[in-house]
Order: sequence, then structure tokens, then C-alpha cells
Amino acid sequence: MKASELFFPTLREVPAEAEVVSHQLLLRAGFIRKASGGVYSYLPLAQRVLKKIMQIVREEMDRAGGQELMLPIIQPRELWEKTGRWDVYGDEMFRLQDRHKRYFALGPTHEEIITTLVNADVHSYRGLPLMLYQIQNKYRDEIRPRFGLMRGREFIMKDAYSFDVDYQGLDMSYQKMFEAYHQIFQRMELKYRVVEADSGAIGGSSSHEYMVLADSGEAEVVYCEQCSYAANVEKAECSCQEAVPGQTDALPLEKKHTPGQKTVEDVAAFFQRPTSQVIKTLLCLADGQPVVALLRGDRELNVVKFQNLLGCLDLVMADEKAAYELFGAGFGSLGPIGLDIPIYGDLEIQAMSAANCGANQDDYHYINVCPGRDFQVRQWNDLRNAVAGDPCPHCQNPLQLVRGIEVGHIFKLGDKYSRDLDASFLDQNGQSQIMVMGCYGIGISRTMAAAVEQNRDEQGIIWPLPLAPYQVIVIPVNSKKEDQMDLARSIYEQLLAKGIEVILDDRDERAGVKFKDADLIGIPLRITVGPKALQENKVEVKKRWEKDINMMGMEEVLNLIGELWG
RNA sequence: CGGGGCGUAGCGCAGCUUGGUAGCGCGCCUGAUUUGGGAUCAGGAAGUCGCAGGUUCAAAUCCUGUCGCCCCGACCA
Repeated sequence: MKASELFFPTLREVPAEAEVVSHQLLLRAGFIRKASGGVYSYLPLAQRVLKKIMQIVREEMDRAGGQELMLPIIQPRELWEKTGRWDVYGDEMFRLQDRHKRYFALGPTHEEIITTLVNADVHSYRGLPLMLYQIQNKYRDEIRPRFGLMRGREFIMKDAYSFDVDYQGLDMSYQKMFEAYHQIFQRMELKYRVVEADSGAIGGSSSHEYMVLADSGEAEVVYCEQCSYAANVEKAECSCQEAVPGQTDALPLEKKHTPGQKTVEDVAAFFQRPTSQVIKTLLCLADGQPVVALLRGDRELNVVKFQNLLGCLDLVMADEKAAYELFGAGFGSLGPIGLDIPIYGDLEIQAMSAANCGANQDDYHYINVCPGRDFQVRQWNDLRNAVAGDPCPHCQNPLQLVRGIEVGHIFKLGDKYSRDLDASFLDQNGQSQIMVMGCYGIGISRTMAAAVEQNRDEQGIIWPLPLAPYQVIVIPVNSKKEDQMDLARSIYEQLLAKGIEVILDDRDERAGVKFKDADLIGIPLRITVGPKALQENKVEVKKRWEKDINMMGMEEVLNLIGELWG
């Protein structure tokens, strides 16, 4: 492709609306343009990257026994009513009406439609198992679309659905997908991790998320370098060291005047102690009923764990007004001593012996607090988020913490949809059985953004080799110099003849402009044709991810390309 | 959904308080000189000031409404 003909409108300045790096770079490098909030056009360079992502996904899905199909994006309301999701999905779902005032959904996902499809045409165990997948636009009317392609309202998604005769079959399908996903992200050369995910409302069966590691990721993940353990911080178990009972002969409880000391940091500083010696008292409302959680001052409450423990439907932090009503004190002066509200303590609190906590009176705190002696709790539990350095629940090795972007999610659906939509078959004994399903998603457009988020520098994008829109860019330093252009053109044609994806930057621009653009759009290999190249009958080759430039002959260039993309 | 901010040329922004000829930088077009990391000079094109009402002799500017976009919040005492 000649750069003079390629549609890649690069921007020198960062558009004001772009917050995260991937969004900024994809806009600046001429990959995407916004059509509306959370809705983007994919320009030719982006389209090439997306095709490469999709191709890898397709090949691995096919290898794992999947069959690609296309499903409607416009889906009738009745299907969604059968599973109850017409209501459950709420405002997240785009809805529309036709001229007859019938309602439709723009598919946010395709369980309903595909289960109905399979139900209609598979009636025997002989037709199972079945693994079907689609790569299509999906729609979610996000409350707040943001981060460019990261959280859009229209996005490209690969979803695979498996149908099996029983749970054993589902396990096998799941395992195949689990492995296929590893293949996919390895082939994309992305740094990623699989984590155990919360299967949530769907039930106790397993679920894994594939996270592309990037500092800007929304999710925090802890992992163990020694064993294979990895989990979302919200899911990670905190296997607290066995509780050391509070010292019974400790110093007596004392109330201290602490004017103006509100936060954990204030109180810790006031008593010249670490925040880990402060007991943080959090007032929550569980289905409207007040409950208290105690955590070390340097820990965070894990709402999911707390909610699971309480078995309530709704758990929110109470506001300060409620604190005054129940404790007679405001935030910052709350404590567990003398309360008649149910108290749940984090395991770590149990091990403390001379802690500080609020006295339920503004501007007063206790010191030398001993859990068990000075107050009782209803239960000791793991209530906090995991942090770096916590022992691995499997092997005790200190856990590492990274941030990640969720690009893949697989889970076992079981019979939820097949039951609601009556997807059944006759088994060998002529008995009617419900199919057992799994579903397996990959955010295609999000993966492109995640790849940029992870692979970039100050100059622009550094595409992983398998995803790069083009492999090589040939830059004649001065397009007006015939000899340079001739050599550049001949190199370009040689590469084209070898089937290599190459751009010839034949634009009448200064060298600096071409270099800047090449770096910005992230083409892995740059071949510069200038006076030096002409003199030595060699070309200058620069790898996008390295600083240095190498002089080499065409033979060598072709070998290098062969090695890199072999 | 709550709070805040913004909408002026393709992009980034000023002008608005105090109403009176619509500006700057980058980009774009033409020409010349340049040509190894976003050139220089000269000339030029380009904006119904988001949209709709209102106030006024006069509105980018004041008022009302509306649409769009961005940020924050909806868990850390």
C-alpha cells in the first residue's frame, strides 16, 4: 500500500475527549473516529488489526471444534421475555420498535437466539455436542461509555456457545475452550493472565477471566509466581495467618481526647502508630438493616465477600447521618465497643492486641483495645480485598498484584437458558433431557485497545507482530530524489512479491513527518532509504521496539522478516 | 441517576464578566526556498459561534429550553 493512497488521518494533537492512552493513540494514529458516545468507526488500519485478531480467534475456535455462524442482531422481545431478561437487562439494553410497534432488542449477547435456534433443529443426542460461535457487533447502552473502545455501546465480540448432553460433556467443552483461549492470547503475543472469576448469580460452577496486563486496567488481579494461582482481588481468598489471640494481660483500655482526628491516617499519626494498628469501623446497611464490619485501618472492605457472608440482596455503605443516629458519633469516631449492632470482624482484627479505635463520641478514641476483651463480634471472617504480599492461598508464596483488562470470559451456564427456552433432546433411552450449555466470549474490539494499552511508548503504538496492520514500512527520506524513490520502490515491490504486508511512504513529506507517523501507527519494521543506503547498497532497518538501527542487505531483511513472523 | 464542566474553522484553544467588524496555534490549499525526527517565507480557503426560542436597534456574549460531549460520584469513615 502506498501511504499517499492510504486513509490514515493522523493527528498531531490529542483530542480533548480522549482519556486513556489507547483511546488517544487510536484516534491520533488514524485508527478510529467517534460517531457517537461509545460508538466508533474503524478506519482501514484498525480494520486490518481487527481482521488479524478475528483470524486468530477463528482458527483456534475451529481447531477446538467450533463452527462459525451469524446470528441476528435485531432480536424479538418474546425471546427475551422467556428468560426474563427483557426486564432484568433494564436500561442496559437497546430497544427499538418497528412500524407495527413491535419491540425488538439490539442483541447485547446471544444466548436466547442461539438456544432457540439449536432447540428448533437438534432433537437427538446424536446432534450433540455442538459448539457454535459468531463474531459480530453487540450492543449495550452503557450508563457511561468511556475509555474509547474499552467500554463502548457498540462493540465487536466473539461469543461461542456449547451444547452438551450432560455436565460431564460441558466440562469437556469448557476445557477445550479454556485451552483454545490460551492459544489465542499466546498467539497474539499479549501478556495476560487467567483468573478465577466470580460466577455470580449463575451458580457455583466455574468461570475464568482472561486479563491482558496493563497498568491502566480496570481490574486488579493477584497472582502467585510459584504456583498457577491467580484471581481478581475481589475473589481472592485471604488466607489469614492463624489468629494470635489478643494479649489478656495487655494494658488497660483508655479513652483519649483526639480533637479533629477523622481519618484512619489522622488517628494513626496522632498516636504515632501505623495505620495497621487502627481498627476501622464501617457501618453498612444489609437490606436496610445496620451491620458493622471491622477492618484493619490499611485494608479495604470486600463488599462481595461481606454480602455473601450475610446472604443479603443489597449491601450499601451507610451515610453519616445514620452513623449519628446509631452511634451518636460521626465517621472517624466510630468503634465496636459497647455496640448492639451485629459486628463482623475481619480475621486480622482478631490477631490485634493493643489497637486504636473510635469511641463513638466525636473527637474521642480508645487506645489499648483488645478484641475479645473489650468487645465481642458475631463472627470472624475474611472480609477484605487481597493485596500484594498476601500469602498465596495454595502455596503461601507472597502474591503479586497487577492491573488487567478483561478481554475474555468463559463460563459454564448449565441449564439456565436451555430450561427457560426448552432446549431438550432425546437421549439413548428415548428420555427427554435438557441440554447443558457453556458460553465463551472474547471482546475483539476491546482486545485491540488492550493491545495498545499494553504495547506503546511516548512515540505511539508498538503493535505485537501478529496484530500489526502492516509488517513493514519503507521510507524514502526524500521523495523528490529519484534514486531514493527508485530504490524504495524496488524494495517495496520485492517485499510485496514475497507476500509481505508493506507500506511505501511515498508522500511528499519531510523525513521527520514520515518517521513520526510510522512510529505513531506502530509498524514493527521500518526500512529507511536515504543517501547512506544508496552508498552502501544496503538499507537501514529499525525495529519499532528497539532503539538501534541496523544496516542490512535485502537478503538479510527477508530473513529477519521470516524469523519475526515465521 | 446525582454533581461539575464543556460545545466558537478538521484538531487544540482564546473571545463571553462589561452585547457592537469572529480571533490565535496546528492542520488544509497555492507558490518559492528547503529536505535524516512533525521546515521557512509569502499568499489563500475555511466557522448559520451545538440547536431552538426570547430580550435588544444590535447576541458567540444576557435569559429560557433542548441536544451532544467530557469528568466525578453512586463502597473506605
